[in-house]
Amino acid sequence: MTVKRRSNSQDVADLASVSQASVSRAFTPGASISAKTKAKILNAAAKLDYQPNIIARSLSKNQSGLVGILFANWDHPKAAEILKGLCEAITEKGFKPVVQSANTLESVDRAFTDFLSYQVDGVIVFSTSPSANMSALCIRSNIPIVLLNHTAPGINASIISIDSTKVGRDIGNALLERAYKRIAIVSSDPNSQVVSGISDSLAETVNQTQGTRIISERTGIHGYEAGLQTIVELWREDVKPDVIVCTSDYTALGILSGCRHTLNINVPQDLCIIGLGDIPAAGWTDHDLSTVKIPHNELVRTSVTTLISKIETQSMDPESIKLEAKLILRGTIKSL
Amino acid sequence: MTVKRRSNSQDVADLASVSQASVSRAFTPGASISAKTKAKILNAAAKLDYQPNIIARSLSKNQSGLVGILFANWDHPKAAEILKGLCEAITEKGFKPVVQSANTLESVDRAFTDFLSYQVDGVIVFSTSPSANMSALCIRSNIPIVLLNHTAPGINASIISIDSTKVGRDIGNALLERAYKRIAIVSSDPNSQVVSGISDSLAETVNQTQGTRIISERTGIHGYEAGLQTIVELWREDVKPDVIVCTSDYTALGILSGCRHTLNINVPQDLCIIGLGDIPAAGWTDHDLSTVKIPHNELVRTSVTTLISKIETQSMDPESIKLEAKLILRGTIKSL
DNA sequence: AGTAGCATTGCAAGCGTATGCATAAATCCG
DNA sequence: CGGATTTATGCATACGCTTGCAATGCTACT
Repeated sequence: MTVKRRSNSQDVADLASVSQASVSRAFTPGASISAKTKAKILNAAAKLDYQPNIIARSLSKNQSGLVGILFANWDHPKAAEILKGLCEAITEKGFKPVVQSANTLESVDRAFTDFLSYQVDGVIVFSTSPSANMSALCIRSNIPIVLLNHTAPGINASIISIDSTKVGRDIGNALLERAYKRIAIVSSDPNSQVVSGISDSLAETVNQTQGTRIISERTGIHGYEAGLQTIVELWREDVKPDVIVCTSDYTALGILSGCRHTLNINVPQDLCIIGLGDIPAAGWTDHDLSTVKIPHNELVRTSVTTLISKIETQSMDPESIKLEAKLILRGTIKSL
Repeated sequence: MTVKRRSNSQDVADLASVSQASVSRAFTPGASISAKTKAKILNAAAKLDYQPNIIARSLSKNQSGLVGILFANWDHPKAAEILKGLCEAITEKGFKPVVQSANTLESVDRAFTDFLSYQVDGVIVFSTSPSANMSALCIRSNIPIVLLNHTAPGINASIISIDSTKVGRDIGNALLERAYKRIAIVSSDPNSQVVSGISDSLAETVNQTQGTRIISERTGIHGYEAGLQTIVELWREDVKPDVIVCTSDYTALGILSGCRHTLNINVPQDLCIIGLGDIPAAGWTDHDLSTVKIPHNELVRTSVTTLISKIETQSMDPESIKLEAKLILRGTIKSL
């Protein structure tokens, strides 16, 4: 059988005995067309299974309606939720998300050139950043970029993230109130600006009080197993921490498990554990982990809103928006 | 400042003093062009930040290079991993994934019409199915569809899923060997063909042995909390199960937690618990849950490979591919 | 009725690329 | 070296849609 050609606006025009231009207008909201012809056209279109060809529309309108999502951190506990939120918010605004996975630096750059080829109208980047010359290329091409949960100095892009300074301060104050003294920080990505924001402001907060200090910082620790191992190692040290601030809930749960089942450490009396993210398992009664709730939904919606408004206003000025993340105190910290 | 127009092939042609057609050929692998002019053109293109406009290419080649991903089950424990796999495999094949989220039946249909508008070359559907007339429309439009992890009778699409019959048989045999008698089945989606495949073949297997049977089936149970509640309810019944087969690991973990912390049920002596999915937490020593490992990676790769080959061969015949899922016996079932 | 004003329609020229066909250039072979 | 092939290039058109402009039809008002 010969391949059936998709019907186009001319076919519909012929069937409805109008011009092709009118068909186009029938499918353009707000275009100048009488109700009668519009009905006639829609009718004919239905008969032919006609759908406007958005590719062709993009070509003549010079905007594709595509938004690139560059997604790096698939291991993020809320990766699916975040991506879902992004896709839905983008769709809701009348755009379509094109998703690209990127791990290495060079794959990030390739992703960007691909996005350019596909004429995306904007790009949302989750947990990585484009190289400076890629971002410059986008700016030159008038494609706005929004970085989600990741700051990148020197990149001309809008940034949506949590207020890590406040998180650090809140944690610091909670620890001071409870007279914890020796803080260890366990983090995964050493370059994350969010993490360093927290630890800097935590340090600043506790340093105002005699006797309380950060005694060690470990980076590159990632996941449950690594957490388990880390607590074992930390407990071999001469000076043991009485607080572990951990920038991932999974890792924190590994640490907690090590405390309870392997090392018999009394949490929260002898050791306070604070995670980051508030994954569901953190709230389970088995674990009852103190953590920081990150407003992912708001982060996601804000980044999409910001991007779309930049697309629509053709504005290229980078904005920086910080949203509040709330400290949740559960069983792994002493009660007051 | 006036908006800078993206440079096009004509600009490059002018700069390189060749025809626009040659520029096009320079960017078409295997096209008839001499090495010298090609170099000249690539050089000029670099100067102008030129990237071929794929939208325009799509228009003239009548294929977009876009693959639609219709993603319904974002709560799936491996949602992120699956989506990542899909996106990467699709990208690797030289296509781009357009992701659409869909919950309701009508949003599935809308997603499909959107895909048609965007001229996608094929569609992968995760955990839901298009309505029959949507699928018919795709067939008429020559757009192949692959359903991942979801069968749909009456839909003219290829289906990639696990061999649920074998899973049911394996579970049944494992239970018979250990002389468990009273099986309860707890599942989430009552319409899932995978689930019913498992439970049917499980029933068939155990029914061959006197005294072993399925004593109850509960559907619509979803997640940790629901699991906790379900075990409490089941334990109020007169006839209590000594096996719970649960089609989600999260739910199974909720049940397990209820057994250990609330009801003091002796697992696996008095109750065997089997989950589905083998999420990381299932393997944690805290839980040590018996479960079924689903070969997500293979499922994903197979579905992409299948789809792309259908796109490239313009073939519309539906295929059905079943992959093996392995039963993993851990601490929640008696050892032999 | 005549005409100004507005709503509707059609015409035709793009948007950026691919490609069949014709022509020009290069290569090969005797 | 000349003609026969092969290879490279250019020309022109098509892909399906939008949109400025001009032409037409309609309404209302004097």
